[in-house]
Amino acid sequence: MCVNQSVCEMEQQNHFKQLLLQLNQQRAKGYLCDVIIVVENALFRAHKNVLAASSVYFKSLVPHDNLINLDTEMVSPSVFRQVLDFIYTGRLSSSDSVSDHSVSSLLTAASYLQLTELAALCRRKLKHNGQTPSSSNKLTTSPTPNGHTPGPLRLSSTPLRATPSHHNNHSGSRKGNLRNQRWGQEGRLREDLSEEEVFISGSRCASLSPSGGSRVNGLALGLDLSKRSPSGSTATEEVSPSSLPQSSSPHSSSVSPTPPTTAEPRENQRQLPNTSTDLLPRAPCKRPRPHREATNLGETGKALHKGLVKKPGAPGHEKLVRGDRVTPELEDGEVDGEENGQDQSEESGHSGSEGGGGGAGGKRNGNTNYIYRQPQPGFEPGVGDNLYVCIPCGKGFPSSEQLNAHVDTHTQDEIYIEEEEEEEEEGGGYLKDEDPDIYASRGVEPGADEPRHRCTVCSKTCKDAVSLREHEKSHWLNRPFPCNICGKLFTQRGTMTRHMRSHLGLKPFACEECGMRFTRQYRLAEHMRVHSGEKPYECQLCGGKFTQQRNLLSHLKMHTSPS
DNA sequence: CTGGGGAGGGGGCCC
DNA sequence: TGGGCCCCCTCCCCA
Repeated sequence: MCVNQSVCEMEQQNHFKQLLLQLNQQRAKGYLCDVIIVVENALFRAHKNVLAASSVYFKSLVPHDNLINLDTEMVSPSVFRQVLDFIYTGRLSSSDSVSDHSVSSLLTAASYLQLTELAALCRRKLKHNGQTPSSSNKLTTSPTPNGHTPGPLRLSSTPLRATPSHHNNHSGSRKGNLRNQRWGQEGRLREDLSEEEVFISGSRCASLSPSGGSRVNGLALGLDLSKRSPSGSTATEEVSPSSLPQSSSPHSSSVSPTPPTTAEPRENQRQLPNTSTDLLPRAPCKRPRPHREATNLGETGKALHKGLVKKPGAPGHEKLVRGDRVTPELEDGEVDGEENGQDQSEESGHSGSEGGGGGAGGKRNGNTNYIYRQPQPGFEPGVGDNLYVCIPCGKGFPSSEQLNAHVDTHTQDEIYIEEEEEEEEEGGGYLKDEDPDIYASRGVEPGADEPRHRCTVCSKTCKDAVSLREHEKSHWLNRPFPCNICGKLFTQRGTMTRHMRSHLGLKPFACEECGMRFTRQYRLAEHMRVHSGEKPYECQLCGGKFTQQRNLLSHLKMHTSPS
């Protein structure tokens, strides 16, 4: 046994410290993170075990949920970041920077999350500062950490189903060297998905009390983005609809509310408190900044975007491509240093992400959030080729980088719908805006004495802005379904919904052979030919056989090309 | 280095 | 509303 008791204790303490340090590092990298906490527009990745060990609230939720939505009136992203830091380090960030107000916010959050230790710490801090915790920690009346006084708690509307971030262990049972390499990369990417915090859709404020089981699925989008894997390869779990928040309002004009469908057991079915447009005008909800990283919820996501890390500040064309990975925006200086130096640095020559797209690259301080605004009657979206629409103001841009450049011009404070509507009513709408991007996107030259009101889609020149808007509506009508996350417009709702799944990293269709997951069943069927060796597509010219028709077509082009 | 093949992923469109 | 298919882009591997 131990001769020197003090040494033994010391070693133990180091062990704990090292363990926590490792966990925190893993959290920073997203490694083995198995739960995502949604706070307003930010996502935080974490480990269920750690959360459960720290919070009674989380303990009650994490066994059932891979996605947990927190009441934005109780905790803001920045506060939750501190909370998470505390959970993983046992320390609060520099006390010098912790104002009474932020301590109060922390206390509110700690109480909400039933983090007794943190709450006690905050109380001591407040007491030390001469404040009475009770006066600053009235959950029902205290301002939200972002400074807004919350209105009455509102339950979100229709619960949603979503494919959970089921665990998708791709590391095993790989067949074939080539596939192994590929999946190996993918596995690495998944690890890299790290960054514990990503912005998601226009998640309006879903206000749920802990007792209400703030469950979220893939995100207050008013969409059922889930699919059921025909393979049923993941654990099936049923959530009682009675435990779910009740619908309170209709949702998006472009997205039909999804009724709570629970008759069918779904894999890790989760219910998401939907949000409602009726909250928009009052609630200080923000639209998430369109980011070039698609959110990847759970392990499913192969990376969708990567522009942020790759080219800070340098926009690139956004296109979701294989190999891209989620690089969530960090908030308030969220340190992702852990990922630096890892091999997670993606090839840099790659051009970016897709509509998810856009934001100014690089790490952000994450405050560039906006009220999410559902397209509504009178909503003036981007048109034609301007597929990237700024949701708050409705301006359309041909590329996500332009959109994000524009988004950056928005004030970082919340933009209230009313204010915006007032602006529009005051005339000119966005054309009156001084944002140069608007001129660029609208074909109006800001410096010109007599701006030309030219449609960016068909180049038609209109006599004035009003005419241009009317004209552009004709284009808009062709793409009435905007993505709530990136603003990209779609011709069909189904296409948009499918697109959303890519943002959320929802890949419900799993290959029973290798565990690879797909966003579409068709892809899975196509993929299965890899395992079966079936090559149904044969070149009539050379007899070459292909597993995919597209590759046959590509092959045929080779035959027919002049060279 | 280059071209071809394999394959993942996204959007459009039809049913 | 979702499935299926087509087309496209892209990446990766390999010869």
